[in-house]
Amino acid sequence: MNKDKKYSVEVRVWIEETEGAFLGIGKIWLLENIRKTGSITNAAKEMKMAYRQAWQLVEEMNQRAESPLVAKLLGGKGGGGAKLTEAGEKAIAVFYEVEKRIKEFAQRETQNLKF
Amino acid sequence: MNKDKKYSVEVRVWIEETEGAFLGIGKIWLLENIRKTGSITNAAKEMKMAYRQAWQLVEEMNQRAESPLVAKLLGGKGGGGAKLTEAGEKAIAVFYEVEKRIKEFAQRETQNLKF
DNA sequence: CTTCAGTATTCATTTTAAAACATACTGAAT
DNA sequence: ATTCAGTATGTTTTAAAATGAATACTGAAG
Repeated sequence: MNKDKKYSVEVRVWIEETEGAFLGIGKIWLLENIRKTGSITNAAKEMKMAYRQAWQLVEEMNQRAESPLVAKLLGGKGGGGAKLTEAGEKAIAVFYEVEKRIKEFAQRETQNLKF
Repeated sequence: MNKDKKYSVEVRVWIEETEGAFLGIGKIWLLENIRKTGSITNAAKEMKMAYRQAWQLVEEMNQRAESPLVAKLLGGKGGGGAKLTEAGEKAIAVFYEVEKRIKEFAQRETQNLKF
């Protein structure tokens, strides 16, 4: 009698700060790519994202975190670069932990949805 | 020593179906406004949304639910209208229940975030 | 058999966000 | 003092999405 379609709950998690959205999965991916490549430029390329956009995201994160998540090196050998700070590393870990807990709960609590 | 900014976790919940996103808070608001006004036209006005957009959302919901969430009356007294089906009423209730449980969990599990 | 308000559908326009482009700045190394 | 690759920033293009305008369709009621 039922069409028996499958429905599932999806959840998007992000961190909010007084001025609005502060840290979601997109910025986390950017942080991870900065860690991997050592620069905003290469992280952006990796993600097929415009450098300008990536740079702005980093700027925003750094200003709104209590302490910067990304340390930028200006000029010098190789033109400079960027690396994660201790706070940046921690942010990635905390975000994934929070996200994991919430998503697991969401799956566990919502079986057999019907619409 | 800390700047003591306040951070909170935000969660967005939606229902996914085989072909992608099926039902989120936006469509739920639309359903509620259809219930309130008795037509897609007036629901759209209420939400300052284009009729075209509202109509498409209803169409999508109806096709992808196992049974339609909105019953449309074509022509006749007053030109017709739209009202929620039993399934539509149920969808609103189920969605809010699921959303509430997940959001409460998210708040409960994430105190004292630092970035 | 005309009226009427809402549904159904197409097409042109506007708005918006993202990407692309361009250009200057930085500082270690040579 | 020139090179070099990445950071920093403004301006222009492009593309996507939402809106608005226009038109036909529907059927109960008078």
